[in-house]
Amino acid sequence: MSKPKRLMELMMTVNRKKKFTVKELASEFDVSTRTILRDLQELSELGVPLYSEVGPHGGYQVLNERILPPIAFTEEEAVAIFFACHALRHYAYLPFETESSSALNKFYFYMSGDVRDRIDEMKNRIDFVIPSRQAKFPYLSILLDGAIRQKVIRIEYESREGVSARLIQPVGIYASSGLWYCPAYCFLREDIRLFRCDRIKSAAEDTSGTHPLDLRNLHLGNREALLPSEQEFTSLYAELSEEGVHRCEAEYWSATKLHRREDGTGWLEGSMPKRDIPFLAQFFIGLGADATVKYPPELIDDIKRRLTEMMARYG
Amino acid sequence: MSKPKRLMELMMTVNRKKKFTVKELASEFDVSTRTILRDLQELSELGVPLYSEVGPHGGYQVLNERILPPIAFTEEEAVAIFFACHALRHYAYLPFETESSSALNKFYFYMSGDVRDRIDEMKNRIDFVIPSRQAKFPYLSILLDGAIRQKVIRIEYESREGVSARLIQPVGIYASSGLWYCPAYCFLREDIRLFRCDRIKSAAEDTSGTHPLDLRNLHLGNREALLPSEQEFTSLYAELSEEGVHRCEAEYWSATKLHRREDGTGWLEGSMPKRDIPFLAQFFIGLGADATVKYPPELIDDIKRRLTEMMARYG
DNA sequence: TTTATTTGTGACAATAGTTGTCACTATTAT
DNA sequence: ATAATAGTGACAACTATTGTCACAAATAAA
Repeated sequence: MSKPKRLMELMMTVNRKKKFTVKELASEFDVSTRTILRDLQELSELGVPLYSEVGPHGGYQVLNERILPPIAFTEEEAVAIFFACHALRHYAYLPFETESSSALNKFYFYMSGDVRDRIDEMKNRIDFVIPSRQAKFPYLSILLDGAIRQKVIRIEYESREGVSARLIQPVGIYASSGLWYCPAYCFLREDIRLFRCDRIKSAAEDTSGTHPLDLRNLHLGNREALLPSEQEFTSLYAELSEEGVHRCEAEYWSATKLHRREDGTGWLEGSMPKRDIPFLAQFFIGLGADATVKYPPELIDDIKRRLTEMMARYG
Repeated sequence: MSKPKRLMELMMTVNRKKKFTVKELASEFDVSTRTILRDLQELSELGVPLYSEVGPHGGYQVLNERILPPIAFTEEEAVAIFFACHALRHYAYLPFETESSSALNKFYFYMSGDVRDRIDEMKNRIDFVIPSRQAKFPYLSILLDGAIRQKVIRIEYESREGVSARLIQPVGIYASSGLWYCPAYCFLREDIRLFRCDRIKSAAEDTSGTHPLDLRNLHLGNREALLPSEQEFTSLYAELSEEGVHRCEAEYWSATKLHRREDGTGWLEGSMPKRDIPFLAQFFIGLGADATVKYPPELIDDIKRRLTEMMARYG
C-alpha cells in the first residue's frame, strides 16, 4: 500500500474508532509501530486533532472536531453546494451558519477564477425568496440539540397571557414562511404543543432533574401525531375553484384534506378541531369567491358574523 | 517542494489555464519536463479530464468537467452542507439536483458511522417546510442559463387567454412559496414581465436571430426596477394591528411599504398600480379585523362589493 | 517535402524519501 | 516494582522520484 493511500485510510480509521493504540494500528495496517507514529505525526500536522495518553489504558483519541479525508469534488458539485447554502442565507440564527460559511470559503479558495465569476453572476440570477422577518430566534441550536438528544429544556414562553416558564422536550424544529416553530412535549400541559420560536424568550437545558420521555418514535415526519389529542372535532366541507385549490395546496394544515377534480377545481373535506373555527372563518373569507363552505354550520355563522363586522367598519 | 504539494498546485494551475504546454509548466514549477509528464499522467489517473494535442500550437487542455483539488472539511462543515442540500429537497426540477446528490454521496462515503447516524437522526429533527405543489417546472435550467448568458428564449406561455408563443430574455428565476417565477424582458410587450414557471409550457433557445438586449445591470436584486413602468398608480393607506404587521411582513410586495410603531401595530403606506386593486381588496378582506383601509376610495368600494357578494353567498 | 514544435516512451544513474530495527526514555495504573 | 502505553533518535536497507538521454510520433506552417 502506497503512503498517500495509507494516510487516507488511516484518517478514516481514526475517525471511526473512539480510542486506539499505536500497536493496534500497526497490526491492522501491517506496518511497524514506528511508521504509525510517524504517520500520526503527519496527520497531526495536517490538522487532525489527535490527543494521546501515556501509561496503561493509554493510547490515542481524536478530539471532537474531526476532519474528513480530502475529497475531490467536481466544480459542478461545488457550484451546487454553493447554491444550497446560498438558498439558506435569509435564515439568520441557523444552527450551522458558521460551519456553512467556512466550508464555502474553502471551496472558494480552490476554485479557478472563471468559476468564481460564474458563481458571483449566478447569485444575481437565482434566488429563493423567504419572507423577511423582524422576529429573532436565538435558541434554535439549543432546541435542536434537545430534540436530537432527548433533553428537557426550560424556556420562557410569551403567549397572549404573558411570559411563563415551561419545561419542554422538543420533537424538532421547522421553518415555514420565514418563521421557526418547535413542536414539543409540554410538561405543564402534559401534551404535545406547537411553539413559535420567536416567542421563546429564553432557553436552557433543565437542571431540575425532570426525566425526559422516550420520544424517539415521534418526529417531524409523523406530523398528524403531533396534534393535541383531547379536543372536540367537527366535519368540514368546502368547495374550491381552481385558484382555491392552488392556495390550499400551500397551506400546511389543508394539504391532507384537499381533493382534486380533473378540471382543476376541488374540495376540502375532513375533521377539524372546533377550536380552529375562528381561524378557519378568517381563512375562507380570505379565499373570497374561490371557496364556499358547506358545513359545519358554526363555521358559516362565524363567517357571516365577521362579514357583517367588516361591512360595518367600511361603512 | 514536495510531490503531494506540487500535485495540488498543479491541479489548481491546470484548472486556471485554458491551454498550456509541458515546457511552460516545467519552467513554472522548476522541474523537468519528464516530471511534468509523469505528474500529468498521475492527475489523469486521479480523474482530472486532461486532453492533449501533438504538434505546433499543441499542448494540453482540461475538458469542461473540472475537478477541484481534494479539500479536507471538518465533519461539522460536512453536516452543515448536508442540511443546506436537505433543505432544498422539496424543490423538484432544481438546476443542480444531480450534482448536489453526487456531492452528498461523496461526503457520506468518507464520514464515520456515528456522524452518519447523527445526520440520519437530524433529518427527523429539523426541516424547512416548502408548500407542496402539484405544478411542474421543467424549464428552470434553460431559463437560468438564459439569464446568466443573456440569451433570448422562445417559450409557450399559458395565460388566462390561452397559450401563446413569446420571445423573452430572462433576468433570473426565483422560488417563492413553492412556486417558481421568472422576471424577463418580453419582446412582445417590450417590457419586463413576471412569468410563472409552471405556466411555461415549452422553452428553447431562440434561433430566429433576435438580438439580446444588454440586461447586465438588471438582476433579481434591484426588484423595484422589474416592475412594469407604464401604468397608473394610486396611493394606499391602511392601519394594521400587531398581527396585521406580522402578516404583511411576509408579503413580497408589502414589505417596503410597511411602517411600525413601538407598540407593535403599524400601517401600510405607498404607491400601488391601479390594476392591483382587485388583488388588494381580497388581500385586505383576508386580513379581517387586523387591517383597515383608509384610502384609496376605489379600493374601499371594491372591498365592500366583495363583502356584499360573500354575504349573499352564505345566505 | 522539410522543418520546427509539440507530446510521448523507456531506460538508468543519481537523489530523495520511507521503513523497520534497535536502543533507550518517560508516563501511568495497578 | 511491573507492565503497558506513547515517545525519540539514529541508521542501514529499501523504495520512490527525478533529470538526462535517446528516440518516436504527430502536426501545422513554410
